[in-house]
Amino acid sequence: MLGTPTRDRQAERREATRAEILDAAWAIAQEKALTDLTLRDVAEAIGMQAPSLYSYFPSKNAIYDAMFGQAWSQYLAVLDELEATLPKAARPGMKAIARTFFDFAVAVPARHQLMNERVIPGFVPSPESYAPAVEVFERTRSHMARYGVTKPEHFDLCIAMIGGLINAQLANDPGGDRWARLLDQAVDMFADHLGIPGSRRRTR
Amino acid sequence: MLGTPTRDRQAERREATRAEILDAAWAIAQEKALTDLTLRDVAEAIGMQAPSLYSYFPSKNAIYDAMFGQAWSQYLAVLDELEATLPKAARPGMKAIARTFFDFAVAVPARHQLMNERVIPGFVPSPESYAPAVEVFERTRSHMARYGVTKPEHFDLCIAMIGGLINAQLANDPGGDRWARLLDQAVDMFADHLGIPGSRRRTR
DNA sequence: GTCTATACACCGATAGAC
DNA sequence: GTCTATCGGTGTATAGAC
Repeated sequence: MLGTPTRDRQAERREATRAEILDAAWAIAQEKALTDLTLRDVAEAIGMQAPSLYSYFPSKNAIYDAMFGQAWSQYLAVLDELEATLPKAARPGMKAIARTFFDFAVAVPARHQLMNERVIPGFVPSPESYAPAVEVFERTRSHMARYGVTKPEHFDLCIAMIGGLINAQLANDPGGDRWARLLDQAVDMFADHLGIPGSRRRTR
Repeated sequence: MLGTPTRDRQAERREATRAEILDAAWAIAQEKALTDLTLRDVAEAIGMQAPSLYSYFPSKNAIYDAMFGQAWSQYLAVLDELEATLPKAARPGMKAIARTFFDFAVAVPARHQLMNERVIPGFVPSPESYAPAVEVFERTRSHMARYGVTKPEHFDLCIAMIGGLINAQLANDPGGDRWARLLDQAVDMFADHLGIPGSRRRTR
């Protein structure tokens, strides 16, 4: 009887190549643009022919899908770090969450496009790749609830507002800080609206 | 000496065909998607071969460019109508402006993508097509200034917030009103933040 | 000037040899 | 698993009919 190997070397090799493909795709997406990614470019970057990629991903959108999952998992890791030092007070906490998400988005525009915008024609994320996005959403929502944002429509308003600031920053002042500077003010405006304590204006 | 014709029938014919092309392009963009527009589809819709379009537009992006100009000119006309009945009071006026822009954007998603998002890879609007967008921006800014939004950063915050609501509505609840319902509240929140009178909350 | 016919370079994707 | 060859589709260029 043949022994069962404790490590599947073939699967490891395969996974390593998949990672190599995704790394190359990220590099090209950042230096050109997310939508300008071509399979031929990705293949050339890792010394392959384009059709060979189909041994690892069933389509180009499957590569985008894996990148989508990676991106939200990356942010999940950032969120882990943040939670270790998250302020207990409402306003500092809300500002930290908003700033962290804003900075993550603006740091890599191509990644933000993939995560939050619908720029790739036929692309719809798979349930597996969408899972980390759902977890980010749920954890962020529960933090905000702890800070006093309990109504769903207030949470909706908050994420729409922060998303709007990110889009404005990337679209109208890429590389600058014209909307980044407004982030704390926006959070205070929102907290004032909900009657969340901590504003200088209210305590005077 | 030959008489100079008062009408240039050839130029009129040419302009009519250009309009026909753009109308077909809008129809296809709305029923499929803005990025799924192909020259062959547009040409077929008006009984032409694809290369024939190049007699009227130098490139596909030039068609997008003309559509971009049309879209902002359309909104300029909507703004004209609105200004005829624009409330003098700050909060009703701000809400009317926000609601008008919101509804215009949500009514035709493909148009909103072209006007306000960067979904077409190489497309950058020409100065001529951008002109009506600038006029919309300036007129809106001056109305808001009259209502008490005098600082540039406050105007920036306001348009980012409304843009965020539009994007959230189109991305997460197309055809619904989950974010549309929050628009008046968002404007009040913003007006409260600036100390603009008119809120029930403040007068109590 | 207007339109057709043809062709080119590029894309994602597939078939099949090795 | 990786290659070559190729397919159908895209935007676009050009030659030439009318």
